[in-house]
Amino acid sequence: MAIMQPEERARRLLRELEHHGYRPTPQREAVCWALARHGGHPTAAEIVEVVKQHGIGQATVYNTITTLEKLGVIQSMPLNTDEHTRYDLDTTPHMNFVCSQCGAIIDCHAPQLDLMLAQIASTAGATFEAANVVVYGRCERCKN
Amino acid sequence: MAIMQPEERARRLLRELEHHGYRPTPQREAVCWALARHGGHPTAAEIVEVVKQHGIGQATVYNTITTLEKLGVIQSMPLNTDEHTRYDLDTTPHMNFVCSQCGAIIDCHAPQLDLMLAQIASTAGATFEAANVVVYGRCERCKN
DNA sequence: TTCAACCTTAGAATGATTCTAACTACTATT
DNA sequence: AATAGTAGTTAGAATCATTCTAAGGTTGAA
Repeated sequence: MAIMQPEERARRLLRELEHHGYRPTPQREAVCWALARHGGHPTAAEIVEVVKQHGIGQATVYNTITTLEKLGVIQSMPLNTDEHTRYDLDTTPHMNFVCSQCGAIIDCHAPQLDLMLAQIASTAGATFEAANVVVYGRCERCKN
Repeated sequence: MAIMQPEERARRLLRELEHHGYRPTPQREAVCWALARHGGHPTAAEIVEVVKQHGIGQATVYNTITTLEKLGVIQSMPLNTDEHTRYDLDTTPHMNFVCSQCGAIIDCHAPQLDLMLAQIASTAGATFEAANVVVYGRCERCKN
């Protein structure tokens, strides 16, 4: 999961769709590819922009992204600093660091984090399903 | 900070405004009161609804909320599950638990959490300013 | 009083997302 | 291969939270 090439990511997304009974249409394939190739934390609008060149409409992009999110293979990531919803292809436990100056988003992996969150949830009698951890601060470059 | 009465909360919000050179107008006072009396995690629309009865416009509500957020005395809290941005009057380190079934939002205090997030950020060479931790799961009631 | 800065407001504008309704492409069955 | 039914796609319209605009009101200092 740590270092995954775009092709591998794209295949994984498509496979997950097929596995749940969704047909691997050319449009869906293109959306998965655009998501995987983005590299960072894409917005729906960015994906629309990319696949529009292949004659794919925005409704299809939103449909596909929503489906992928329901399957839990991507995760929506609403931020204070952005008017668009961003998506995270990495659904393993991690923290998203957002630089409050330059806007860069950095994934910080920390396996112990989910354990801790699950523990806090359990003290409230609740179960843990998913987490969205966003930390704001200055990145290494902007610190100075 | 733990148990704060609405009057105390409202006064604190107003005091913060005055302290930063904003005039404590009746409109701003009403918005602060509505925020404090809400008890939970209000949306801008909910506050507009309340203060509308006193002839206060939505622009004023949005202005005041935005100002309070800039001052760091309330915190915006974008969620996956809600079309509105919610606000948290509690800016001390804590986690927001959201029940994926009934939508309830529960504040879970965990002082050690921020420390951990700050540590993770520092391993990436970044500084820690603020955090937004949201955990999704089933609350005590909906677990069964 | 006068002035300038601050505040508030209704209503318009913006813009991301969702909806609609028509069309197309598959799949299974005969 | 024809048919029928379901799933998928699409352009464009609709929605709706939030922001903007422009005009008018309030305050306090000089």
